[in-house]
Amino acid sequence: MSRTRPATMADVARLAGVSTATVSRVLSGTRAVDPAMAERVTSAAGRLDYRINLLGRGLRRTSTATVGLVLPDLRNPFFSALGQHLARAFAGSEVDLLLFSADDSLATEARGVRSFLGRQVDALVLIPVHEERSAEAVALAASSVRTVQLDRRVPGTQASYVGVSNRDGIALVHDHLVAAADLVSHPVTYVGATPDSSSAHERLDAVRRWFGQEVDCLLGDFSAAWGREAAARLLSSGARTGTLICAADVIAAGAVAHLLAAGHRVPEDFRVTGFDGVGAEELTHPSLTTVRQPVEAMAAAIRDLVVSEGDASARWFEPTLVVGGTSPG
Amino acid sequence: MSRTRPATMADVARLAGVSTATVSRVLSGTRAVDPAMAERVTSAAGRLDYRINLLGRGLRRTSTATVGLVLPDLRNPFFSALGQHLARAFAGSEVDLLLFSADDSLATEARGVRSFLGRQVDALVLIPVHEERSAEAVALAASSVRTVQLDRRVPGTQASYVGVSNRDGIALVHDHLVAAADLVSHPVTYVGATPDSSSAHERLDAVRRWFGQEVDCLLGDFSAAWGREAAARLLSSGARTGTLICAADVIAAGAVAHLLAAGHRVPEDFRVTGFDGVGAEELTHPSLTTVRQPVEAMAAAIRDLVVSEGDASARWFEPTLVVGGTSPG
DNA sequence: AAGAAGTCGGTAATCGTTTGCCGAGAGGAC
DNA sequence: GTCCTCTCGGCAAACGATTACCGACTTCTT
Repeated sequence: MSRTRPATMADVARLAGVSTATVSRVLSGTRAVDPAMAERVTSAAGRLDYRINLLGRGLRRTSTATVGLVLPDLRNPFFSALGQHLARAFAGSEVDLLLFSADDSLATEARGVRSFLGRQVDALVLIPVHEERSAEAVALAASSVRTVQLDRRVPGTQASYVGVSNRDGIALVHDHLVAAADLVSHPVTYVGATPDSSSAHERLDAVRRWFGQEVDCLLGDFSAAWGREAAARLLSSGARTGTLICAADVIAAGAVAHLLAAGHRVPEDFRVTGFDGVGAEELTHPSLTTVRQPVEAMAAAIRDLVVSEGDASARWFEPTLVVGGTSPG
Repeated sequence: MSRTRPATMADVARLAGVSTATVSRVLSGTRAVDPAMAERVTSAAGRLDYRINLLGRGLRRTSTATVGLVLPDLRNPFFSALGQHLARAFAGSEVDLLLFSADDSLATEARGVRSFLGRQVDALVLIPVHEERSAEAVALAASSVRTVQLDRRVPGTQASYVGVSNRDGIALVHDHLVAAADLVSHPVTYVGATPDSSSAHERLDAVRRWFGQEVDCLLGDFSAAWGREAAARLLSSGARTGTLICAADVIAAGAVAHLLAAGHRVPEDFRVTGFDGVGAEELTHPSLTTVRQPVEAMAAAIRDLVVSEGDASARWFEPTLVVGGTSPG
C-alpha cells in the first residue's frame, strides 16, 4: 500500500512535451487544441494515472461544481429519502452533491455550514435543525451562497424554501376521516412533535385549524419510540377507542405497534394516520394510511433552484393521501 | 441577497497592520504570536467577517482534515444508521465527514470516489455497491488514500475492512430456532439477497452452513417489497407454516406484513427473523427477532482506523441476538 | 501583395493559504 | 562585553490548477 506522490499537470505536460496550459485545455475542453497534441496529452495523462486536483481548480476558478446538503439526522427515514432523491437528481448533472449530518445538534449543524462554505460550494441545501435557533446558520449560509431550505424553514431569512403544504396534508387526513369514520366514538388525538421545527409547528397548527383548537395533543419527537409512548399514555388514560393523527410515519408505526401489542384492534378500535409516505408506511401491517409528500418533484425543484439565477423564492408542494389499512375505508 | 467578495487573509492582515503569515499563525494557532498582535488580528478578522478558504489551505497543506463516505443507498436504514453513527463518531474530532450516495450505481459510486480523491480527502470509507464490479473503484481509492471498507467488501483489495461476522450472526439465529422451535413442522426458508455484495454472499453461505446445503432459498434485494414478494411466493407454493430467515430487517418486515395480511399468524404459523437491528425491527408488531450489529462500536473502529497509521487490516465484530415477537421464546 | 481575421501554443500571473528561512531583538551565561 | 539561545514578525516561495494576453502562423479578403 505504498503511495507515491500523485501526478500533477506539470508532470503530464513534461511527458507530453507541451505546456500546462495545453494540458489544462485538453483535459477540461476549455478551448480547441490540435488533435495530435490532444492525443499526446491524454495518453500521457493516462500513462501517469493523472487525476485532477479539485482544490487547485476550485481555487483558481470561482466555482467548484459542488452543492452541500446539511440535514439533521439520517435515521429519520424522511430525511434519508430526501437525501437519496436529491442525490439522484444531481447524479445526472455535472454537480456533485455532498451530504453532512448535523446529528440533531445546532453546533454540528453550524459546523457543517461553515465547512461547506469553506469548501466554496456553489450552493447549500439546508434542512434546519431548529425553527429559531438555526437562524444564525441559515443566515450565514444565505449571506455567502445560494441557499435553499428544504422541508423545514426558519422564518424571516433570505433563503429560498421548498416544502410541502402541511395545512393541506392535514386537511386530506381530516376529510378522509370525516368521510369514513365517526369521530365522536373515536375521538381524535394528535400525536405530534414539539414545535421546534417549522414542519412540526405547521402540522400542529393545521390540526388545530381543521379539528378544532381543543383537540387533544401529545407532543414528543419524530421517532417510533415516541409513538409507542404516546399510545401507552393514551391507553393508560383510559381510552379504548380513538383516532390518532401522527406527525410522521415512524411515530404512527410505533403507535400502531404498541396498540396491537396491548391487544387492541387497528383500525376497528383505533384509527391511525401517518405523514411522509416515503416507504416506512409499507413496513407494517396494517399498512399505514398516510400523507405522501412528492419527494421526487421536491428534489427536482431543489436541483432547479440551485442552478438558477433567480431571487429567493418559496414553493409549497401538494401532498396526496395514501389510504392504508390503519383507517376505515 | 447581494453577495460581496469574501474577505481574505490579506484583507485581515491589512486591517490589522501585520503580514499574512502572522494572520495565519494566529488563526490556526500554528506558532506563538504576541498577545497584543493576536488580539488585533482576531478583532480584524471578526470585523471583516473573515472565514477561511479551505481550498487554499488544503492546497498548501497536504491534508484536508476530511474523510469521505461513499455508500450505496440512503434508503436502506442499515446504511443510513451506519452513516449517522459514523457522523457522530467524527463530530467529536477535528475531521469533517462528508457523505456521497452512489444511488446503487457503479458509475455513480466511481464518480463519488473520484470526486473525494480530487478533493484530497485524508481517508475514504466505502460501502461497495458490488462484490466484484466495485473492485476498480475500491482499488483506485486504496491506491490513493487510506481506505476502509465497511459492511461489504471486495475480496483481494488492499483496503481495510470493518464488518460483522455474518457466519456468527446466522449461527445465533440457528441456535435460537433450534432451541425454541420445531424445524420439521416449520421448515426453513432463507429470504435473502442475490450474492452481489459480500454481506449477502456471506449470509447465504452461513445459512447453508448451519441449516444445510439443501435449505430453500429465495433471493432478491434488500427491500421490504422483496420481503412481501418472497412471502407471497412461499404462500402460493402451498406453505401454511414455516420459518423465514431474512437477510435484513426490511425484508423481514415486508414478509411479516404480507403473511399477516394473508391471514396467517406470526409467530404461531410462521416464524420470521431479520438482520441488522438498527431500529427498523421496532416499527412492526410483532417486533422482529433479529441479529443486532454493533454499529456504534463499528463506527468507532472506523474512526480509529482512519486516523491510525497502521497497515490495512480486517476486523469482524460479533453480533448479538435480539429476541422479538416473531419467533417463539 | 498587403492587411484583416482567425487559430492555437506558451508565458506568467493569479486564486488563498502555509511555512522555511532570515533577521532583529531580548535575555542569560560567563 | 561577547556569545549563545530564544522568541517572534515578515518575506517570499510554494501548493495545482486556470486563463488573460501575446505572438507566430495560417487563411481569407480585396
